[in-house]
This record gives sequence, C-alpha cells and structure tokens, in this order.
Amino acid sequence: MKTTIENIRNQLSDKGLKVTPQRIAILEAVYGVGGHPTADNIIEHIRKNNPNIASGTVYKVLDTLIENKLIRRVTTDRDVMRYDGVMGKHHHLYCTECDLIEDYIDEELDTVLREYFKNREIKGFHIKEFVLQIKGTFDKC
Amino acid sequence: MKTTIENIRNQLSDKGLKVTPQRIAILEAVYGVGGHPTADNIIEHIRKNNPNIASGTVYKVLDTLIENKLIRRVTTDRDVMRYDGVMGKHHHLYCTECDLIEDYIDEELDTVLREYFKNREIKGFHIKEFVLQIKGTFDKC
DNA sequence: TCCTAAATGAGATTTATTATCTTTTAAGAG
DNA sequence: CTCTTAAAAGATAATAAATCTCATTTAGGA
Repeated sequence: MKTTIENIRNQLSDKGLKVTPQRIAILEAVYGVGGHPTADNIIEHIRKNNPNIASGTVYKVLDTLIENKLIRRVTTDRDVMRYDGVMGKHHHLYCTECDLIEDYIDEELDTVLREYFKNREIKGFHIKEFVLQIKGTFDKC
Repeated sequence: MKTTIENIRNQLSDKGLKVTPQRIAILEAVYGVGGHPTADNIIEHIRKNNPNIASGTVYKVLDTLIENKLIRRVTTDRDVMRYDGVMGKHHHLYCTECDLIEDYIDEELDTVLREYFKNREIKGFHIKEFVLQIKGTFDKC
C-alpha cells in the first residue's frame, strides 16, 4: 500500500474530513518521518516546503487524525508526545541508547499472545488489544 | 515484602542516598497511591501530612529514585508522567475508559515471550526486556 | 459562483517540568 | 556529642509542550 498524495486525500475524505493542504502535509509527515516523530519533528519537516504552517494547527490536526483513527499516539516514558501512522496491529522496538522507536510487525506473535490469554482470564478486565514493548539497543548504537 | 518505613530507609541508604523525610514520603506515596500516580497525585497525597513539601523537590526526588532504580516511569500515550514502584518484571493493564493502569505480574508469560524470541532474532537489535501493554476495560468501567 | 460551516493562523495562555540560587540538613569525622 | 560539609530542600523563576481564543480564510456542497 503506497501512500501517494491521492491515497492520503482519500483517507481524509473517507472519514468525512475536509482535504486541506495542511492535513495532507501533516499526514505525509507522519508517514515520512521515521522513528515515530514528535509534533516538533513534524512541524520542522513540513516547514521546509510550507513555512507558514502554524504549530497550533499541527497539534489540532494531529488530534483530529487520532480521533478519526488515521494515526495513533505512541506510548513512551518521556514527556513529549510521539505519533505513529501505522494503524495495523504491531509492536515497537524501543532503543535505550538513542530515542528511536521502530515498528515490529509479527502476525505470529499476535497469535501466540491471543492463544496464551484464551485460557487465562484476567479477573475484572476485558482485553481488547496487545502491544508489546521490546526494549533493547540497536547494533548501531 | 512489606514496605515498612524501615524498609524504605534501607532502600535509600543501600543506594548511598541520604535518608530525608521527603524521600521517605515520596517513595511511600509511589507505593501507596494505586493505579500508578502522576507527580501531582504524589504531591497531593504527601501534602496531607507534610503540607510544606515543594513540588520541585518531588520532581527532583522522583528523578533521583529513577536514576537509582528504586522506581520507574510508566509509558503512556498521555502527556503527564506516571510512576511505578514495582521494579520486578511485570506488565500493565491499560483501561481505555478510566485512566487507571494496573500491574499484571505473570512469570509464565515472561517465559513464553523469552522462548518465542529465542529462535527469532530481530536483525540489528539486541533485546533486553519485554513489557506487554494489555489494553482493554475494567468491568467496573 | 456563492454560501457557510469548518479549518487555519497568530498569538495568548495554561500547565507539567526543569533550572537557579539560597537556606537547611543528614551523616560522617573528630 | 559537636562540627563540618556536601548534598538536599525550598522558593521562585524559567522552559517548553500543548491548548485555547478569536479573527480570517477556505473547502466543498448548493
């Protein structure tokens, strides 16, 4: 699934959202900037071509995209928010040396986890989804 | 392992940290306030008995406790930091309705995960630790 | 092409967190 | 037990991420 401009326009309009240049640029940036960008990374990236975008707009658009399930937040133990354009089931590699967070997609792992919890109820809790945080270091670090 | 005051004093002095009333109160609060408290939850809790504690002190002490591996941060997709006094391997239940985060301790799960990744190298990445985020809802929510 | 609700821009505001600097204190030495 | 001093706490100022407000602009249907 390539993320062309046309594709991005469709994602927005399919959700009933107005297709604005800002929204396109922000969604493109979330897809394009690797390692799960912060709002600031996204602003910096977009300003290269579109220097006049307001930072408030970026925050507002990111929230709108999250509400409409086009992107999601990434959980971290830092105080700056990071964003993720991959909406399918997946897990994350957290590097303890650099601050990159990479995707880890593994269908089999999902099956293993689902199976494991099939016979193991957690009393008083209804499971919806698993996200495994795999912490360690990249070789390059 | 009960967490008596004496126990807390020892944890601090074992790390070569000065044993101050503030540090004791803060560590006690991290243990005592359920659901993984924010700095603000901790400040509020402590001020009941110790109204004069400075909020800057709480943040500084929390950092010190983290550096000395007496507590850790909890990862979330919110912009307020939360803290965890349980240092052993464990996982977390995230409620999507309320904002409680509960511990989930499961030795067997750790074994399953370790086994699973024993024959499944992630190229370019050296695994140190797993934390499973189990997202769902508590029955009471 | 026009109209209007929705989106953006600019900038003020809030709030969690950090930094600075002075005063106080824990705890080891004598 | 007292003295000394490095470390910690308190008070408050400073940052910075994120939110809010409101005037202006714009997407997209009529």
